[in-house]
Amino acid sequence: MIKTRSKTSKEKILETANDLFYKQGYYQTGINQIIKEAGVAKATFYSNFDSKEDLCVEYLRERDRVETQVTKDILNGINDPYDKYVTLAEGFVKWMEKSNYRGCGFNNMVVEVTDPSNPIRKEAKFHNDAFRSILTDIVKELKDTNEEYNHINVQEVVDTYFILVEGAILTSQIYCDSWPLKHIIKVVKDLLKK
Amino acid sequence: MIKTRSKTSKEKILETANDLFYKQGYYQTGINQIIKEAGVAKATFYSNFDSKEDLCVEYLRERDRVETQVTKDILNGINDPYDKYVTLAEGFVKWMEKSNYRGCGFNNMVVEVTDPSNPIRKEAKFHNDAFRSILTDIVKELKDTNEEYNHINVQEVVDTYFILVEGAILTSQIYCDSWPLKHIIKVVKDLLKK
DNA sequence: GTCTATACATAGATAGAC
DNA sequence: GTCTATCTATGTATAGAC
Repeated sequence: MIKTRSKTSKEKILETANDLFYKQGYYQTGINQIIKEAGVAKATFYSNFDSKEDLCVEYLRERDRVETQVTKDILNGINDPYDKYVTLAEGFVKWMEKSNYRGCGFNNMVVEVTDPSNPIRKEAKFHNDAFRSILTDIVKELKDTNEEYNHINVQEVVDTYFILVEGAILTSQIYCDSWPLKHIIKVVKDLLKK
Repeated sequence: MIKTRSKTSKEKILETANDLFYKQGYYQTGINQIIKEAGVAKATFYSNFDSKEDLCVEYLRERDRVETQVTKDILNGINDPYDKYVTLAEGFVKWMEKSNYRGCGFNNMVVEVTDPSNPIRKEAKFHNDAFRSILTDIVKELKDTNEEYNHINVQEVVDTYFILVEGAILTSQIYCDSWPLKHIIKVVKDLLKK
């Protein structure tokens, strides 16, 4: 058994923020609750982060790293591009059920933080761009490696697929039900038909 | 010229709430700001509303009445079901541009208010159900009055259309751009093809 | 580096005068 | 009904001891 070093204060704060910001939202989560649940003093928090906003940006960066990496790892384990294309859409069902339909942690920030120039909003854009990039690679590969899909317009399929995912996650959040996520699996498949 | 009575305190509060809750969000808007901008005293606020949450519920009900009525009025001025179907989708472009890409006032509340049993969340569901109902009527009419559309599955078209609209509004909010709203106009048209 | 104590603003809500 | 004044809790952030 490997002896792991104990967590630093910064790590504890980031883990707590990851939990609370996602579950409760940004404005509903105060520094006081974060330090209490992280088990650190307030001054320790401010020695590691400039402000609450700064913590949120770091939280989102870490969340993006994890989510993007997990997604890539899953896709790298699949050979067939069509399988990748479908598996990506299927993944959202379990994820949203598991998270109690709290939706996308990045898009939730977009809604809460109304100023588009806020650094938090830039992180949300960055994450969405990363997802679009992964999706674009899949659709390109699908088109390039299979005659059957040679007719598709990559940009159009990506845009529609992306909007469907965003809409299905949000709709599942509204109704606390996974039917929208299940529904779009069929719809994205149809996007590839002539 | 008709002599209109001056606005009541309640009306002034509701108008201010309508502006601020939508622009700034629920938790970022305090009672103090609302009463200041409405030009009423705090006690006057609490004589008209039980709480901030109560105000929000009334604000959403009024917003639903207006939005739903405006939508119905526009659609009632159109005869052809296909025109209704397309016009409904087209309407979101100007609306979101006009609102500086602040998205849907109801879905924003869903994101902010994390407790699904909160009365605010019920209003958001109600509004979305109203939109789905309008949409369902259009698609049914389209199918029933035109041989060309006899093949469509009403429920499937409605679900997909709905998710596309939700996704496009949210995506326009993320990127502060109307491309998603313009994009789905073509996509919803394609939903009707065999 | 980590702590306690505190500063200062603002939140939602109420009391009591007029 | 409408007002001012105030209550209590909580928000973010900082000072200064250890």
